[in-house]
Amino acid sequence: MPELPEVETVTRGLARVLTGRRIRRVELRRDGLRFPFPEGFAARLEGSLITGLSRRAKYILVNLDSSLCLLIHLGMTGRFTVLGDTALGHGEFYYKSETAKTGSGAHDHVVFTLDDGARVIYTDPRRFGIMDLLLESEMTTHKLLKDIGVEPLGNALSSSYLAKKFHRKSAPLKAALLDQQIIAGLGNIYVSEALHRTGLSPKRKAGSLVRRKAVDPRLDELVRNVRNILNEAILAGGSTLQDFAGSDGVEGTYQQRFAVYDREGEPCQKSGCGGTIRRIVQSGRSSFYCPTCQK
DNA sequence: AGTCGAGCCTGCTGGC
DNA sequence: TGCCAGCAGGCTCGAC
Repeated sequence: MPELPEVETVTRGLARVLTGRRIRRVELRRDGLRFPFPEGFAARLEGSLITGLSRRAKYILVNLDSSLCLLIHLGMTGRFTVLGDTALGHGEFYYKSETAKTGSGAHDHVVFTLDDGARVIYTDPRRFGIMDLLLESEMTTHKLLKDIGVEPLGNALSSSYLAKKFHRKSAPLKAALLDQQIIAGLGNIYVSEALHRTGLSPKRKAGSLVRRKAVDPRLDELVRNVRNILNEAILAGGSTLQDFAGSDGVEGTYQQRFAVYDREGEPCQKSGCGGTIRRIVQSGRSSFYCPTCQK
Protein backbone atom coordinates (compact mmCIF):
# COMPACT_ATOMS: atom_id res chain seq x y z
CA MET A 1 0.00 0.00 0.00
CA PRO A 2 2.62 2.40 -0.97
CA GLU A 3 2.05 6.08 -0.90
CA LEU A 4 4.73 8.45 0.30
CA PRO A 5 4.55 7.57 4.02
CA GLU A 6 4.68 3.85 3.29
CA VAL A 7 7.59 4.21 0.88
CA GLU A 8 9.37 6.39 3.42
CA THR A 9 8.79 3.74 6.09
CA VAL A 10 10.09 0.96 3.87
CA THR A 11 13.09 3.03 2.84
CA ARG A 12 14.03 3.69 6.46
CA GLY A 13 13.58 0.03 7.36
CA LEU A 14 15.65 -1.15 4.44
CA ALA A 15 18.33 1.45 5.09
CA ARG A 16 19.06 -0.09 8.46
CA VAL A 17 19.48 -3.53 6.90
CA LEU A 18 21.26 -2.61 3.68
CA THR A 19 23.55 0.31 4.39
CA GLY A 20 27.20 -0.73 4.49
CA ARG A 21 26.45 -4.19 3.15
CA ARG A 22 27.76 -5.67 -0.06
CA ILE A 23 25.41 -7.41 -2.45
CA ARG A 24 26.64 -10.94 -2.87
CA ARG A 25 24.02 -12.31 -5.20
CA VAL A 26 20.88 -11.20 -7.03
CA GLU A 27 18.42 -13.86 -8.11
CA LEU A 28 15.78 -12.92 -10.67
CA ARG A 29 12.85 -15.29 -10.87
CA ARG A 30 11.30 -13.69 -13.91
CA ASP A 31 12.20 -11.35 -16.74
CA GLY A 32 10.86 -8.24 -15.18
CA LEU A 33 8.06 -6.54 -13.29
CA ARG A 34 6.14 -3.72 -14.91
CA PHE A 35 9.10 -3.39 -17.30
CA PRO A 36 11.80 -5.93 -18.17
CA PHE A 37 14.83 -5.76 -15.91
CA PRO A 38 17.62 -3.78 -17.56
CA GLU A 39 20.44 -5.51 -19.41
CA GLY A 40 22.83 -7.28 -17.03
CA PHE A 41 20.78 -6.20 -14.02
CA ALA A 42 21.93 -8.89 -11.58
CA ALA A 43 25.55 -8.92 -12.68
CA ARG A 44 25.88 -5.15 -12.39
CA LEU A 45 24.54 -5.23 -8.83
CA GLU A 46 26.53 -8.18 -7.54
CA GLY A 47 29.65 -7.16 -5.67
CA SER A 48 28.47 -3.59 -5.12
CA LEU A 49 28.62 -1.92 -1.73
CA ILE A 50 25.42 -0.20 -0.63
CA THR A 51 26.32 3.28 0.54
CA GLY A 52 22.87 4.55 1.46
CA LEU A 53 19.18 4.76 0.66
CA SER A 54 16.88 7.64 -0.06
CA ARG A 55 13.41 8.31 -1.35
CA ARG A 56 12.20 10.50 -4.19
CA ALA A 57 8.42 10.67 -4.64
CA LYS A 58 7.37 7.02 -4.35
CA TYR A 59 10.71 5.73 -5.60
CA ILE A 60 13.28 4.06 -3.37
CA LEU A 61 16.85 4.85 -4.40
CA VAL A 62 19.63 2.50 -3.33
CA ASN A 63 23.02 4.13 -3.83
CA LEU A 64 25.99 1.93 -4.64
CA ASP A 65 29.72 2.51 -4.51
CA SER A 66 29.91 1.82 -8.24
CA SER A 67 28.18 5.19 -8.82
CA LEU A 68 25.20 3.17 -9.88
CA CYS A 69 21.84 3.59 -8.25
CA LEU A 70 19.15 0.95 -7.93
CA LEU A 71 15.71 2.47 -8.41
CA ILE A 72 12.72 0.65 -6.95
CA HIS A 73 9.02 1.37 -7.14
CA LEU A 74 6.63 -0.80 -5.13
CA GLY A 75 3.70 -0.31 -7.47
CA MET A 76 0.51 -1.32 -5.72
CA THR A 77 1.51 -4.55 -4.02
CA GLY A 78 5.31 -4.57 -3.77
CA ARG A 79 6.88 -5.41 -0.43
CA PHE A 80 10.18 -6.49 1.06
CA THR A 81 10.89 -9.23 3.53
CA VAL A 82 14.27 -9.49 5.22
CA LEU A 83 15.29 -12.93 6.41
CA GLY A 84 18.26 -13.84 8.54
CA ASP A 85 20.67 -12.16 10.92
CA THR A 86 20.76 -8.49 10.20
CA ALA A 87 21.50 -5.24 11.88
CA LEU A 88 17.91 -5.37 13.08
CA GLY A 89 18.51 -8.63 14.91
CA HIS A 90 17.51 -12.12 14.11
CA GLY A 91 14.13 -12.56 12.57
CA GLU A 92 11.92 -11.28 9.91
CA PHE A 93 10.96 -7.79 8.92
CA TYR A 94 8.00 -7.09 6.72
CA TYR A 95 6.53 -4.37 4.87
CA LYS A 96 3.12 -5.99 4.59
CA SER A 97 0.42 -4.82 2.24
CA GLU A 98 -3.32 -4.93 2.83
CA THR A 99 -3.53 -8.13 0.88
CA ALA A 100 -2.45 -11.05 2.98
CA LYS A 101 0.91 -12.50 2.19
CA THR A 102 0.60 -15.54 0.04
CA GLY A 103 3.13 -17.61 1.90
CA SER A 104 3.68 -19.67 -1.18
CA GLY A 105 6.47 -17.52 -2.49
CA ALA A 106 4.82 -17.61 -5.90
CA HIS A 107 5.19 -13.86 -6.16
CA ASP A 108 8.72 -13.58 -4.83
CA HIS A 109 10.36 -12.13 -7.90
CA VAL A 110 13.77 -10.88 -6.77
CA VAL A 111 16.04 -12.15 -3.99
CA PHE A 112 19.09 -10.19 -2.87
CA THR A 113 21.65 -12.00 -0.75
CA LEU A 114 23.93 -9.76 1.29
CA ASP A 115 27.47 -10.35 2.52
CA ASP A 116 26.18 -10.88 6.07
CA GLY A 117 23.98 -13.71 4.85
CA ALA A 118 20.69 -11.81 5.07
CA ARG A 119 18.24 -12.36 2.26
CA VAL A 120 16.09 -9.51 1.06
CA ILE A 121 13.08 -10.72 -0.90
CA TYR A 122 10.95 -8.56 -3.16
CA THR A 123 7.37 -9.82 -3.47
CA ASP A 124 4.81 -8.26 -5.78
CA PRO A 125 1.65 -10.16 -6.82
CA ARG A 126 0.41 -7.61 -9.29
CA ARG A 127 3.86 -6.82 -10.66
CA PHE A 128 3.16 -3.11 -11.03
CA GLY A 129 6.49 -2.51 -9.37
CA ILE A 130 9.64 -1.29 -11.10
CA MET A 131 13.35 -1.96 -10.71
CA ASP A 132 15.89 -0.12 -12.82
CA LEU A 133 19.51 0.94 -12.71
CA LEU A 134 20.72 4.44 -13.31
CA LEU A 135 23.92 6.41 -12.95
CA GLU A 136 24.05 8.89 -10.09
CA SER A 137 24.42 11.56 -12.74
CA GLU A 138 21.05 10.59 -14.19
CA MET A 139 19.16 11.44 -11.03
CA THR A 140 17.44 14.43 -12.63
CA THR A 141 17.38 13.18 -16.20
CA HIS A 142 16.16 9.60 -15.84
CA LYS A 143 12.89 8.99 -17.64
CA LEU A 144 11.02 8.19 -14.43
CA LEU A 145 12.46 11.00 -12.32
CA LYS A 146 12.83 13.99 -14.61
CA ASP A 147 9.26 15.29 -14.52
CA ILE A 148 8.52 14.74 -10.86
CA GLY A 149 7.29 17.70 -8.83
CA VAL A 150 8.30 19.01 -5.43
CA GLU A 151 8.54 16.87 -2.31
CA PRO A 152 5.58 17.72 -0.07
CA LEU A 153 7.65 17.60 3.10
CA GLY A 154 10.31 19.97 1.81
CA ASN A 155 10.33 23.75 1.66
CA ALA A 156 9.62 23.81 -2.05
CA LEU A 157 5.95 23.04 -1.46
CA SER A 158 4.22 26.31 -0.63
CA SER A 159 0.91 27.95 -1.30
CA SER A 160 2.54 30.21 -3.86
CA TYR A 161 3.97 27.19 -5.66
CA LEU A 162 0.52 25.60 -5.76
CA ALA A 163 -1.04 28.85 -6.87
CA LYS A 164 1.34 28.91 -9.81
CA LYS A 165 0.61 25.28 -10.71
CA PHE A 166 -3.14 25.58 -10.26
CA HIS A 167 -3.51 28.83 -12.15
CA ARG A 168 -6.23 28.42 -14.80
CA LYS A 169 -6.28 24.68 -14.19
CA SER A 170 -9.65 23.17 -14.94
CA ALA A 171 -8.92 19.70 -13.58
CA PRO A 172 -10.54 18.87 -10.23
CA LEU A 173 -8.48 19.44 -7.09
CA LYS A 174 -8.35 15.70 -6.55
CA ALA A 175 -6.63 15.11 -9.89
CA ALA A 176 -4.31 18.09 -9.49
CA LEU A 177 -3.09 16.88 -6.11
CA LEU A 178 -2.55 13.35 -7.44
CA ASP A 179 -0.49 14.74 -10.32
CA GLN A 180 3.07 13.63 -9.57
CA GLN A 181 4.43 16.44 -11.73
CA ILE A 182 3.03 18.93 -9.23
CA ILE A 183 3.52 17.20 -5.90
CA ALA A 184 5.70 14.10 -5.58
CA GLY A 185 4.35 11.14 -3.69
CA LEU A 186 0.81 12.09 -2.80
CA GLY A 187 -1.58 9.22 -3.44
CA ASN A 188 -5.27 8.47 -3.44
CA ILE A 189 -5.70 8.10 0.32
CA TYR A 190 -3.83 11.14 1.54
CA VAL A 191 -5.35 13.42 -1.06
CA SER A 192 -8.81 12.50 0.22
CA GLU A 193 -7.70 13.02 3.80
CA ALA A 194 -6.02 16.37 3.15
CA LEU A 195 -9.00 17.75 1.25
CA HIS A 196 -11.37 16.72 4.02
CA ARG A 197 -9.26 18.30 6.72
CA THR A 198 -9.11 21.49 4.69
CA GLY A 199 -12.82 21.52 3.92
CA LEU A 200 -12.32 21.55 0.17
CA SER A 201 -14.34 19.47 -2.26
CA PRO A 202 -12.37 17.07 -4.46
CA LYS A 203 -14.63 18.17 -7.33
CA ARG A 204 -13.74 21.83 -7.15
CA LYS A 205 -11.60 23.04 -10.03
CA ALA A 206 -7.97 23.51 -8.97
CA GLY A 207 -7.90 26.92 -10.64
CA SER A 208 -10.76 28.16 -8.47
CA LEU A 209 -8.36 28.53 -5.55
CA VAL A 210 -6.17 31.00 -7.38
CA ARG A 211 -7.06 34.66 -7.31
CA ARG A 212 -5.23 37.39 -9.04
CA LYS A 213 -3.43 39.04 -6.15
CA ALA A 214 -3.37 37.46 -2.74
CA VAL A 215 -2.77 33.75 -2.31
CA ASP A 216 -5.98 32.10 -1.20
CA PRO A 217 -5.60 31.27 2.50
CA ARG A 218 -7.15 27.88 1.82
CA LEU A 219 -4.05 26.98 -0.17
CA ASP A 220 -1.93 27.73 2.90
CA GLU A 221 -4.16 25.50 4.93
CA LEU A 222 -4.06 22.77 2.31
CA VAL A 223 -0.27 22.76 2.28
CA ARG A 224 -0.20 22.61 6.06
CA ASN A 225 -2.65 19.74 6.16
CA VAL A 226 -0.86 17.75 3.46
CA ARG A 227 2.33 18.00 5.49
CA ASN A 228 0.69 17.19 8.80
CA ILE A 229 -1.16 14.17 7.46
CA LEU A 230 1.93 12.75 5.77
CA ASN A 231 4.00 13.25 8.90
CA GLU A 232 1.35 11.66 11.09
CA ALA A 233 1.25 8.65 8.75
CA ILE A 234 5.03 8.32 8.71
CA LEU A 235 5.03 8.33 12.49
CA ALA A 236 2.39 5.60 12.57
CA GLY A 237 4.31 3.48 10.07
CA GLY A 238 7.53 4.08 11.91
CA SER A 239 6.11 2.79 15.14
CA THR A 240 5.20 -0.39 13.30
CA LEU A 241 8.78 -0.87 12.23
CA GLN A 242 10.06 -0.55 15.76
CA ASP A 243 7.66 -3.25 16.81
CA PHE A 244 9.05 -5.77 14.38
CA ALA A 245 9.82 -8.91 16.26
CA GLY A 246 8.25 -12.11 15.14
CA SER A 247 7.27 -13.53 11.86
CA ASP A 248 3.99 -11.67 11.68
CA GLY A 249 3.86 -8.56 9.60
CA VAL A 250 2.60 -5.63 11.60
CA GLU A 251 0.58 -3.06 9.79
CA GLY A 252 0.83 0.64 10.19
CA THR A 253 -1.67 2.08 12.61
CA TYR A 254 -2.57 5.14 10.54
CA GLN A 255 -5.39 3.24 8.85
CA GLN A 256 -7.44 3.56 11.97
CA ARG A 257 -7.18 7.29 11.72
CA PHE A 258 -8.59 7.83 8.26
CA ALA A 259 -11.31 10.43 8.51
CA VAL A 260 -12.89 9.74 5.13
CA TYR A 261 -10.97 7.14 3.17
CA ASP A 262 -13.00 3.92 2.81
CA ARG A 263 -15.66 5.33 5.13
CA GLU A 264 -18.53 5.68 2.70
CA GLY A 265 -21.85 6.04 4.51
CA GLU A 266 -20.29 6.84 7.86
CA PRO A 267 -20.91 10.13 9.64
CA CYS A 268 -18.40 12.92 9.11
CA GLN A 269 -16.12 13.20 12.12
CA LYS A 270 -15.81 16.96 12.00
CA SER A 271 -17.52 18.39 15.04
CA GLY A 272 -20.88 19.92 14.29
CA CYS A 273 -20.86 18.82 10.65
CA GLY A 274 -23.38 15.98 10.75
CA GLY A 275 -22.74 15.06 7.11
CA THR A 276 -22.30 11.60 5.63
CA ILE A 277 -19.16 10.47 3.81
CA ARG A 278 -19.67 9.79 0.14
CA ARG A 279 -17.66 7.90 -2.43
CA ILE A 280 -17.41 9.16 -5.98
CA VAL A 281 -15.18 8.14 -8.88
CA GLN A 282 -12.84 10.72 -10.36
CA SER A 283 -10.49 9.88 -13.21
CA GLY A 284 -11.19 6.27 -12.52
CA ARG A 285 -10.32 6.33 -8.86
CA SER A 286 -12.34 6.51 -5.67
CA SER A 287 -12.63 9.81 -3.87
CA PHE A 288 -14.12 9.94 -0.39
CA TYR A 289 -15.45 13.21 0.95
CA CYS A 290 -18.12 14.87 3.01
CA PRO A 291 -20.49 16.93 0.81
CA THR A 292 -21.62 18.88 3.86
CA CYS A 293 -18.34 20.38 5.04
CA GLN A 294 -16.20 20.16 1.91
CA LYS A 295 -17.00 22.95 -0.53
C1' DA B 1 -1.81 21.45 -23.90
C1' DG B 2 -4.74 19.53 -20.71
C1' DT B 3 -7.77 15.98 -19.38
C1' DC B 4 -9.71 11.42 -19.19
C1' DG B 5 -10.21 6.51 -19.76
C1' DA B 6 -8.10 2.12 -20.58
C1' DG B 7 -4.69 -1.00 -19.52
C1' DC B 8 -1.13 -3.39 -16.96
C1' DC B 9 -1.71 -7.90 -13.32
C1' DT B 10 -3.50 -10.70 -9.34
C1' DG B 11 -6.22 -11.36 -5.24
C1' DC B 12 -9.82 -10.30 -2.08
C1' DT B 13 -14.62 -9.02 -0.91
C1' DG B 14 -19.49 -8.74 -1.15
C1' DG B 15 -23.77 -9.69 -3.36
C1' DC B 16 -26.59 -12.95 -5.52
C1' DT C 1 -21.17 -22.84 -0.91
C1' DG C 2 -19.89 -21.00 -5.42
C1' DC C 3 -19.50 -17.69 -8.81
C1' DC C 4 -18.62 -13.26 -10.60
C1' DA C 5 -18.47 -8.47 -10.72
C1' DG C 6 -16.22 -4.88 -8.64
C1' DC C 7 -12.53 -3.10 -6.33
C1' DA C 8 -7.48 -2.13 -4.86
C1' DG C 9 -2.59 2.59 -1.96
C1' DG C 10 0.40 3.63 -9.14
C1' DC C 11 1.70 4.99 -13.47
C1' DT C 12 1.83 5.28 -18.65
C1' DC C 13 -0.08 5.72 -22.93
C1' DG C 14 -3.25 7.07 -26.41
C1' DA C 15 -7.39 9.50 -27.86
C1' DC C 16 -10.03 13.54 -27.75
